[in-house]
Amino acid sequence: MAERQLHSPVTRRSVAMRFQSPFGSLIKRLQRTNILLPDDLRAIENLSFHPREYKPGTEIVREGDKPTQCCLVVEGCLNRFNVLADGKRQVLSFNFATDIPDLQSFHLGKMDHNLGTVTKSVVVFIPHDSLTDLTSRHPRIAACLWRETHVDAAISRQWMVNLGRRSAQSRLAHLLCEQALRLKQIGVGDETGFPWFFTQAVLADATGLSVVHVTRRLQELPAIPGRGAFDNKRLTIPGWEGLVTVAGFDPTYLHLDSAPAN
Amino acid sequence: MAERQLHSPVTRRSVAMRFQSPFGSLIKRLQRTNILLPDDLRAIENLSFHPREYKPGTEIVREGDKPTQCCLVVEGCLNRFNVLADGKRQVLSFNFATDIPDLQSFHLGKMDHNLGTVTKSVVVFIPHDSLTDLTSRHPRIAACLWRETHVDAAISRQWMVNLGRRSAQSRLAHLLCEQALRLKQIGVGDETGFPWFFTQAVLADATGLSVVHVTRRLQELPAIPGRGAFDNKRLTIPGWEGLVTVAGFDPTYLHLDSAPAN
DNA sequence: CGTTAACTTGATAGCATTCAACTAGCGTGG
DNA sequence: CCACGCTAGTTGAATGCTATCAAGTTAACG
Repeated sequence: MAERQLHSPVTRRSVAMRFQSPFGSLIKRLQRTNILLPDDLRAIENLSFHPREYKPGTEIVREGDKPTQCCLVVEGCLNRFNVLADGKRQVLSFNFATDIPDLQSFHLGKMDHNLGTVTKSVVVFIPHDSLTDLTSRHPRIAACLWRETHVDAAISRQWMVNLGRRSAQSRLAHLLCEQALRLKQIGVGDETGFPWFFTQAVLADATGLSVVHVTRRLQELPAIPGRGAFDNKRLTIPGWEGLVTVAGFDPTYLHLDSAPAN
Repeated sequence: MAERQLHSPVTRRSVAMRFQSPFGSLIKRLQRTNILLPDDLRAIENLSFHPREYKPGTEIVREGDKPTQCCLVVEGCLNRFNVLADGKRQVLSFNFATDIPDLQSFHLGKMDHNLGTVTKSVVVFIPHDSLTDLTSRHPRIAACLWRETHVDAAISRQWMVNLGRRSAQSRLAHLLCEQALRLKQIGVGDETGFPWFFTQAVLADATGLSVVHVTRRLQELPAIPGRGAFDNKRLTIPGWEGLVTVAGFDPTYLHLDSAPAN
């Protein structure tokens, strides 16, 4: 794991310039499933923020930390993970643009897991104070973000099913299916393929398998990442339906289109 | 406890009599980590509800359902679970008194998993409409419940670690540690023991193991449930510290005492 | 006292890990 | 420019954990 980089108020002007308003795509995502009024949108746009770019394999927030801000992904791929005493690592989630992977730190003081980059990534930090302000004054936004927490939990539950009761091959297939649809949601992929962020080691830590086994079972899949490094590469899926079958994949749990119940 | 008359669509008078105010312990739990004002408490107490008792192994809400109410556990033990095409079952959570296991249905229309009883249980249903009313008028309560969603998600993440990267023995030990502290929180157990709700089959489905393997690894634990059926029985833990060591258990993720960050 | 559910125990098979060696791609520096 | 080293991936062989199959045993219940 690469050494930790320090948080610092916008030192890289170039990064700041590129993301004057990093909330546009977040708003678009929230509006897919929730109704927000102009007043709400303005409030989001006016959130204070502070951008930062990270190299691959960097830890952003660590287990035990007590963050005072949340992290919105703008570009790249992050992962949350835990490390056990014997060094074993379990990836808990992958997070892409428009995700707020450590939203929980807003309500739970102490981090119970780590947040780090998988690939080179750009994130934007939002102070908890701003979020307190935003959610208390705009109940609709609070409901939106609460809903996102539920979707995140739903994905976690499906990962439990994956880890506990699916074969190695199904686990991998299921993970690929999930990533395809989640990346489609933010417009950077679909059922025919998507940008490839993972090494096999990362894949192993997400599926609870060994690297060696990932290599072998991956080769039997309709979608084969091939070999070599995959930074900025793309995964092509020749047979989506086949992958879905192997995975036993049902996208309901992603709640991509469902309207809120209330 | 203050006595109060509640108007509610009560069908079973006997059950209703026993739980005139099922929200007392919920309030107590929420107040452990959040500040609620008298006005908030009154609003919770005035929630409309509708009690119901279930036999062991009953399904309360099914995958695919679109519930119009949420379910507060009053007594007993519930579990959420998924069933795969080949019949394999994965338990996603255990839920006890003061838990609202299907709170997600409030924000996500369609159920992506099942909710059922493990033991004989008493629950109370709260209409989504009432919750909408409650949370929109009482932001502090909304924040409270949102926080509970985060805790639930944190527990799910720890289960992922369990399923993905811990040995069979550690998984079982970890599960027992978690249950001990969660049941302590609601005052029905502690580090020396707690009421035993599980069969080994349930334990197997929660830890991603086979029943046979659960039997064997359980025997090696400092805390041994013994043998036979365990309904209404109690698990005694002779050596808590030993169990914690085997499990690699760190209770941080339960967020039992932490104050909200905001 | 028979029936059933839950648990236990033994034997066997298989999937996944581990260890180890090897290949390919890529960046760095002499 | 190319050797060197590093990262990522691949492949083979052996070990081992866990599942599965099968046959008891115990406890609860009517």
